[in-house]
Amino acid sequence: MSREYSEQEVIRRDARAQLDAAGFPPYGYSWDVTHHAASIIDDFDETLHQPVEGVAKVPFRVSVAGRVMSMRIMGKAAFFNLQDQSGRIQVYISRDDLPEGYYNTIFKKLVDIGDVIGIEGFVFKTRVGETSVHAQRFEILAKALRPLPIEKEVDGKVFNEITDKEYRYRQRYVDLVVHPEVRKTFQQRARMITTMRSFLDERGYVEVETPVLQPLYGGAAARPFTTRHNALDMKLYLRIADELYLKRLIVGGFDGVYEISKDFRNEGLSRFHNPEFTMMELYVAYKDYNWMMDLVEEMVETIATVLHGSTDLTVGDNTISFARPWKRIPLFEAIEEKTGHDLSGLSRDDLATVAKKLELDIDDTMGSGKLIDEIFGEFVEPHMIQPTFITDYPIELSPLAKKHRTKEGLVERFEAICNGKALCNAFSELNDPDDQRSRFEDQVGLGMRGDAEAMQLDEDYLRALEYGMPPTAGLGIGIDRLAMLMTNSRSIRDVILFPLLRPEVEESAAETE
RNA sequence: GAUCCCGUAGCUCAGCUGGCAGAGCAUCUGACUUUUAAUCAGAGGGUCCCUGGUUCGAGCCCAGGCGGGAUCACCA
Repeated sequence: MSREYSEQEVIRRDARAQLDAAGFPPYGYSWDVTHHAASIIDDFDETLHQPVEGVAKVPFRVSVAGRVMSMRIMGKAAFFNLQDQSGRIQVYISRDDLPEGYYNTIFKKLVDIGDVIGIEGFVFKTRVGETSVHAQRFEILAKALRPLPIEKEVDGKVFNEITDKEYRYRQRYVDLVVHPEVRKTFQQRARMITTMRSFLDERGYVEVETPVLQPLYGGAAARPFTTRHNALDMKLYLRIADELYLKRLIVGGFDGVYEISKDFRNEGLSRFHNPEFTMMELYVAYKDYNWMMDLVEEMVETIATVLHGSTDLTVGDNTISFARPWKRIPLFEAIEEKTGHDLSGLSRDDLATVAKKLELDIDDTMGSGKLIDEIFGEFVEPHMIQPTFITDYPIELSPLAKKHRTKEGLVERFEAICNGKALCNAFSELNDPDDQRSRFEDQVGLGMRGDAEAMQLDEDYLRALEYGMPPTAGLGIGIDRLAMLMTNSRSIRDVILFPLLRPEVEESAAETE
């Protein structure tokens, strides 16, 4: 289906045709890049490289490639800015340094802002002192047929900046070209994951891959996506967590395994939720949740230091210190601190009374675990800015966690809360298969009563536990949430390159509806 | 899902009480060999999100719809 081109697109398509006609390829095959913008600026030494009357003591010859970001044509010479992955460098190009016709008929007429070009020349400093490349040869590597919304910055004021969030998320390629800080966010995200991976590898934990397509889903309270395998004529779920497969590997004799992968939960979208998100899960044999708290602290502190050279980060309006040790406080104590109510040992009805007193919206279907969770989520979690371990959760909320060794009705579980949001979830793993079976049965009961997020009973997982799983500490950490903290991003969509959006409506399709 | 806000040129936005559709950047033509928001002179560019209504007349008022954003609520 053909589309009507805008005026600027018509002009650019015509320019491409003229390049073809002139035997000047609009799409090159390769370009030998010797330097990047940032390194040229760093390495330029005026005493050696600056030409005097056209001759430098040591010529600084470079070959660069990138996108044309601005253009200042002044008759027989021109300046433009070239952007590559490292930054921007100014290029000077003049008629007399190029073969006959290249400047006037090719460069001046047929090269546009947005084109990807290769430049070969030598480095010099202009009268006003800007390090620049004096071009002696150029090729067009990719002609841009659409105009780029490139912004201009003057005295800190920005013109033409793309502010339409939808545009930025849908056409992330454009967002990345025009917003260098977006590229930086994703470079930092990559570095964060690399740091985490080496942190875990150094300790001897093995990175593994477990199924995304699962006949049964489990390991978290969430609604799954469903799909179908044709040849086996079999209903499959996209995983909501890696947990149950990873613990099977602990049974199998791995002492430490981890996986960094996408999980999928069929839930609403928000500033903190994307239906597919990245999770790191780690399981270490012979350890418990106290040990795991030490590891989380050390890992996150390491990441902050590697990324920012400091354990203290600015996140929104707050300065957050990831320096060890983090505060550790049992769930009930944290609630009592904020609300004045000690919930320990309260019956379901007493909890409901407290919740009503605190003016929470509750209903009769909520069990005691859910009520405690509501009170915590409303009065405690949003106010915890500095990283804090909340420990010892009610057993109803944690069907895969081991009973607390001393506290009745609780499990050995913790969450790290930071900037008002849970960052990770961890526990001493339940390894008694009979206890696990009865917890699964409770979940199935919840599911029959209409809880769409209840877990399924996984017989094969129970079979694995029956062979004996060593005591194990388990951890799940939301990579996107951590990336938001580490890059000071307000929305999860700012740390996911291509967040899920409603399908784009075609202009023509919209008309026929 | 609920509430609030938004939709005008390629981009950012203005458009009064309802009275000829505007600016900057970008684009095009011309001048200009160290500019940097280059400068100077000129030009073109619009389904004002869609549908309907009120009106002599709608970008503006009304109704419905579509799309987006922000806030709120649950799992990370």
